[in-house]
This record gives sequence, structure tokens and C-alpha cells, in this order.
Amino acid sequence: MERINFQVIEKKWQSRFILEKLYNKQGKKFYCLEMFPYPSGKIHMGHVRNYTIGDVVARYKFMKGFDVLHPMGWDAFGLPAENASRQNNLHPKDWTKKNIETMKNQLKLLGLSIDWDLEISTCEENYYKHQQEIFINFYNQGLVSRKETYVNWDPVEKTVLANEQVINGRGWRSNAVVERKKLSQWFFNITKFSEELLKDLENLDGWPEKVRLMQKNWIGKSYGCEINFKIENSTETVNIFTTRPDTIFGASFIALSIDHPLNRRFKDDKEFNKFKEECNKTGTTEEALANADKIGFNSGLIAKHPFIKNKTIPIYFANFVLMDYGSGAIFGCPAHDQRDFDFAIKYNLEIIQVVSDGKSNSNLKEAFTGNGKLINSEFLNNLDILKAKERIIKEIENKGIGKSKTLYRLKDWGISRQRYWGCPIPMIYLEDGSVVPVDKSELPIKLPDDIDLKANGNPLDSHPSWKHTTEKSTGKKATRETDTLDTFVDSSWYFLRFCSPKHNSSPFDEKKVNYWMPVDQYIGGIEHAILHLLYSRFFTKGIKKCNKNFNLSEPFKNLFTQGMVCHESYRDQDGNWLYPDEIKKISNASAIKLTDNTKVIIGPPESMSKSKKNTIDPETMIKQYGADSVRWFILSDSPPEKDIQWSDAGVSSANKFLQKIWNLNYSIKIRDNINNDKQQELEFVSVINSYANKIDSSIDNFRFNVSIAHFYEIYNFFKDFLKKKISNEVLVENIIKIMKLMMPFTPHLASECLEMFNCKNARKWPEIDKKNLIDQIKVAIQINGKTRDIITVKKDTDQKELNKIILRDSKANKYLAEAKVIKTIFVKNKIINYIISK
RNA sequence: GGGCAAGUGGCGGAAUUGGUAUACGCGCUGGUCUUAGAAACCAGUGCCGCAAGGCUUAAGAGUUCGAGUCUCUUCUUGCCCA
Repeated sequence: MERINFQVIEKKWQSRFILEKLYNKQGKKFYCLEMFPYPSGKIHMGHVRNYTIGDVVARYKFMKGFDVLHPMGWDAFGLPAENASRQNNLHPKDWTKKNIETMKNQLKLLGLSIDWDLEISTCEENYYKHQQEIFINFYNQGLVSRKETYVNWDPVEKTVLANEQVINGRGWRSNAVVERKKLSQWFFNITKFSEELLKDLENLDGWPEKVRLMQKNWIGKSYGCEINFKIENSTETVNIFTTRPDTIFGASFIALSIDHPLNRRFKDDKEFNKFKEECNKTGTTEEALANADKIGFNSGLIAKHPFIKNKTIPIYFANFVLMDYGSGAIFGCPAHDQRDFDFAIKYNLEIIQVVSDGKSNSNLKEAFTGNGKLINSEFLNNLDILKAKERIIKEIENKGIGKSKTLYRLKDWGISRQRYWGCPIPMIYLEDGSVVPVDKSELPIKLPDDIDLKANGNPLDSHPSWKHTTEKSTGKKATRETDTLDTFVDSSWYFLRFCSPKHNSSPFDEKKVNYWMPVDQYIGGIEHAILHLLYSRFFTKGIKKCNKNFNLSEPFKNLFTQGMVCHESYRDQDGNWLYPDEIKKISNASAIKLTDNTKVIIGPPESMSKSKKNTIDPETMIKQYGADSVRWFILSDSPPEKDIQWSDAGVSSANKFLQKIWNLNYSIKIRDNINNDKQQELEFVSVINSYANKIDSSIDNFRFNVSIAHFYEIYNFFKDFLKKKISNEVLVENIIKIMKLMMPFTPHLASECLEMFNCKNARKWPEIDKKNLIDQIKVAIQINGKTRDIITVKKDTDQKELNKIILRDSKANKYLAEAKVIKTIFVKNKIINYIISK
């Protein structure tokens, strides 16, 4: 068998792929973008999958005649660089640069069709200075604000911790008990676009339904109303928000957040402060609150029911009410809300059912949240929930005690980070206490290189001189904002920068952006379904508000979310994780440790992670099997949106198959010509053509595993025909067609084969005849709905003719011989079904 | 607790609008070649049965000439929200 050296041909073609671009001035534009990587050190299999999928799309579209933009860059700011630099005394800048260098070389090994001239890195001044300009523009448009908010404060390191750095309530490095501290922070007012972000989801029909739904839930629009409750013996009122005003007649208590302004009455109350402490222990996430026991503190205050004369309602402080949702106060209707129900049981409060669950006289064991008719509700009785809502809101508004209100769960985006390795926020504080943006001419506000990362706190803050400056227009003394921007900001507009990465006078060249945007196909992990995509959508809308020449409201036309790459994990007898190359598999379910032959515990396939050591290094695999084999395997084994299980047997068999494909090409090249048979040739061409059709449409539909299955079928089919009476011309013509179809998947091998046949237009998609070239078709013969035979007949054979053929030739005949046919169902070119009686 | 998605051989998974279930690959079994192994090639491989034939898409029901596909109930798993 003729073998090919993948290492040699891949090297050869990669040096050409770097020079080849996918631009095609005549074609319609197509912007293909994969989520850019964080330069963590080395690429992992997740990257391989992501960028291989993107490469298939980019190459396919180019070959079909599109003008394709296919860039790559680096999400280069972030905390790991600071951590790494503390560990090995390497400046974050140098650490990042080194990683980018390594990963770029690794990506090149995959043979991607990236235009590396467009490469950007978010940590470079030439990138972040434009980001600072966008920030100032947003500030001027009222899209930036400053608010007090709670943060996780590590009192030992004197720094703010991200949620994932808090482990069991303690700092991950210092182990100090984390405090809840109020800090003044910068925010993007993403909530100003709540309605737009929600409404525009409807137009994103190129997105997975799942992602749209997740965003919708995240934005969390709810209709309801505010109601003012009067407090007895006081001029004060409590303003509550509810989405269920229809249950007002079932109200039996009011619950306030511990941070509700009424708490000032209890600031010296020992019991209250004890309660408050208790609440703070449970944490602030919605999940923690939901799972925590519902506890309350009876304030002793009494509210008057707005619709029932002389009825009073006790006011509690409760741990399950959040100050930053609505007004920090609710009324509780235990019969129809589970939390309220739990609370009422605990504090022995009234449970009044006001929506009928259809059962008479029922004693509720849990809250009834379904639909039904209103009861015990005076003028609302007999209305259904929706009607009752409308009616009661009208009454509330007429009475002047409240108004209808739409509320969003979405919160403003806190962007301040007390870190060094991020984009400096271009704001300064004057001595009179005012805060203003720096003058745009002073951009970029550069990060200083000489910092001490070993010191506690924010390195920019402790730097001896960096923060001291003056206001440009007045010369007044000022200090800089020492917080840097959340790295999600960096990735919220990089797709715009790619259109003109070297443009210097503004964040992007409007002409270029108007040509390339929106991204026609965006590809990345489902883990970014909410934040990154929502922030990018916000940025696009924000920039549109700032720039009249930018008329785009959504950045990503089509979105594809790929699944993860999984692998089983291994542990030795002491429970230590082992890398796959530290063990030897004996069978599917057992393995031993290489060093001492002890038994290894095999864990289920999970997403590859360093901590479980269940990772496979892409570079090692590429060296062993070649890039085309790795690409082929990662596309072949599962549908791209689902998780895939890495398997050595799988990549090895991919490699064997590609060897066979090479061997097939070579056999054709050296084949002696033979006398041809026209009928056989026609059949051959026709089958190849129908496969080509299937491959074309499966690529279009992101069903690459199906495309690959078809290539296997083609191979099995093709090699049989080598021995048949097909002329060399026809064989060569068709193998060229197949190699072109393979180009997006295995560009090195396909290029090599096409070169061998001196193919001139190797980068052009082959013409595919849409219609079936031969007119033979398979028809199923059913008796009483059961398939008894399948016969091949001329296309469009009518029922009469088919009937004759069946009686003559088919083995289904015997069922018909002695039976009476009651009814016949005939579907042309598909089935014929005889209903018989015995 | 709510919402969404899914359940097909030993495994990954195919199957236009309801119309040939199990394509293709992995694994496994037997064979050829080889000193042996690997590779390559050939044959087989859903289940029961010697066979004819029967059964089979998580379980059960329904609609239909015909259901993996549509409807309902139940179970299980995954994801998101709580």
C-alpha cells in the first residue's frame, strides 16, 4: 500500500495556507468568526473543535464563491496572568506574549484558513486605547454610571475577590473570612436597553432557540404593579412590587428586605441586628436564598389592607426578599406562592385561598400556582387570573395607591475590577470630589510596566506615581481611577475591530465595518450563551447610539454553539488523578498504573480539565497522527452541537482512513486505462453525484458527522469501481470532485491529491447536479403495513405498472396470491401498501 | 420547585414533509497473509430461532393503511432558571 507522510505534506501546505486568503471580491461577503481564545499557555481540544468547525465553514463558503473574513486574536487581559506572574516572577505582559506565541504556532499546525494579518490582542495599547474611547463615548451618552455595591472583600490581601475565588466563605489564597463590603464601582447601564435586548431576540432566528430562551429568562421581564400600603399610626407607607396583584385579597403579611429603608427604626435593636447577621450569613445569590430556610423578624408594624376595611397585615423583615429587585418589599399570599406558604406555616400566618384549584373545600398542603377562577376576592370573584390582574390594577390606579409597572431581572453590568492586568478606566477624580473622563487626546491611558504584584491590594493603586495626574483643560490636580475594566468588556467589541485592526484614528473604519458586519457565522461554546453574547449585543446597541454612521443593532446573525470535548478520568488507589499517558488500559473497564502496575479507578467521561488530568494534548496528537486526522476525528464522531468523547481508537482509525483515501488517489493515478462501459459509467457518476449532493447539504446544515459518514460510503463505493469498466478520465474527474468536497475537512490531504492530478481550480467548489442522473428508484412493498420486499423500478412507475411487476417478480407476491386485496395505498417512488383480508 | 431538550445495537450515532429503522464508524468474531505481532484485505455482527418466521427505537396507551417521527400518561437523563 502506498503510504503518505502527513507530517511532510502538512508542513508544505501550511506554509502556503498562511499566504492564501479567502477574499473574493466578486462574491457576497461572509464574516466567519470563532470566539477568540484566552492565551492560557497551550491550546486544548476544545479549541481544536471550535476552530476546526469554523475552518470548515470558512473554507466551504470561500469555495462556494463568498468573500470570506476569517480572523483570529487573543482575549489577552485577565487574572491568570497576574497569578502566574506571582508564581514564576514573569511580568504578565511577558507571560501573555509567550503564551500567544506558543498558541499561535499550535493553531498554525491545524492548517486553519486564518488571515493572520488581522491578528489582534486586547492587551495591546493599540486595542485598549480605542476601548477607552468607547468608554468615554458611552459615558457621554449616559451609558456609564457610578454606584455603590457590595463586593467580596479579602481583609488580608486587601483586595476584591471574584465569586469563584471565594471558597466556603474564605479567600482562596489568604484563607481569611471574606467580608461583604460596600464599594463605589463603575457600571454600564445595560438595563437602559432591557426592552430592546429582549425584543430583538425575536429577530435572531439564526440563533439556537435554547440560547434565545436563556437570554430571555436572564432579562426576565415581568409585568405587575406597585402598591402603597399605609402603616397604622404612622404617616409612612410601604411601597411593594408584585407580579400577582390579583392575589391581593389573599395577602396575609408584608415582607421587607433587611436593607429596606424602614430598617432605620431598628438600628439599635439587638434582636434585629442579630437577625440581620443571620441573614448575611446565607449569602446573596438567588439560589442560596431560595434554598435557605425562610426566616423572618416581626417588626411589630401593622399595615392596612387597601381593599378590605379594618383588615390589618403584619410587617416582617425576611431573608428571601432582595433589596435590588423591585422595591425590596412584597406582600405575601401564602396560598399561591411557595415561599410565602413556607413562611406562613413557620410564623403561623393566615392562608387564604383566592384562586380556585377546582377542588371544593381543599386544605392546601402546598401553594397553588396554577390557573383558575378567583374566589374570596369581592369584585374579582369568578375572573380568571389574567382578567383579575387587569381589573385590580385599574382599581389600584383609580384609588391612587399604586400603578402598573414592568420590571426586569436584568441588572446593570458592574465593570470595575481591582486588578492590574486589564484596561485602565479613563476617569479622573478632582480634588473637589468631581469625577470626569480624561481628555481623549491623552489616550491611551497606559498600564505602567513597573509594578509590584507581590504587594497587597490593587497594584495600580499602590504604584508610587501612576495615579497622580492633572486635568488637561484646567491643569487641576487629579488622581486616576485605579480600577481596570472587566475583561468581558474587551470581548464585547473585538468582532468590530477585526474589520480594520490597524485603523488608528478610531475604534474601527466605518466603511469596513459596514461592509463586513454583522458576523454571518459566530461559533463558540454554550458557556457564553448569556454574558458574553448579551454584553456584545449591548455594546453594538451602545455604539449605534454614539455613532450615526454605524447602523447595526445586532452583531451576530447566525450563532452556533458547539459541545465540549470529554474524556474519562483516572485515579490511582490513593485517589490521585492520573494523566491518560500514565496508565495502560487492559480492557474497556480496567486499567493499570504504568509505574507500579497497580489498579486504576476509571471515572466516567467528563469535560476535559486540568484538575482531573483527563486532558489530551492536541499537539501530541497532531505529531502522532497529523492535523487532518485530528480534524477528521473531531468532526466525525458526534454532531458538533453535542459533547464528543475523545478516543484514541477514533483518531487512529481516522488516520487509517485518510491513508486509504491517499492510496485510492494514488491507485487512480497509476491505473492502466481500460475499455469503458457507458452504462456502468453512468451509474458510477450518478451515485457519486448523489453523495456530493448529500455532503453539500450536510455541511450547510452543520451536520459534519453525516458528511463524513458519506465520505466513508463514497470510499467503499469507489474502490469497487476501480475494477469495473470505468475509464480513467471519468475516475479522475470524480476523484477530483470528491477531493474538493473534502477540502474543508482535510485541507492538507485534499490539496496534495489535487496537486497530483494537476487540478487548476482546487479552491473552487465542484458543480453538483441537483437531479438524479439515472432513473432507477427503490420502492418498498408492504402487506398490511409491513415491508415484505424492496424492488428497483423505473422512476415515476405508476400503480398499474408496479402492480404487474410485483405479481411477476416480487417475493411479496406469495402474500397476495391467495388473499383478497381490500385497499391499496400507493405513494409514487416510495411505497405501495396492500391491505388484505384472509 | 419551574422551564427546555433528549432517550435508537456492546459503544458513538444515521434515518426530507409520518413511507425501506439500525446508514457510517468504533468494538467484537472468523478467515487470508505473516516465524509471530502490527498493518492490510475478505466475511460476519440488533434480539429470539436449526429454519421458515417472529420481535425490536425508555415503558404503556392513542391517531393512522403505515409511527423512531404526531398526541397523552409514566419513568430516566441532561441543561438552564429558582
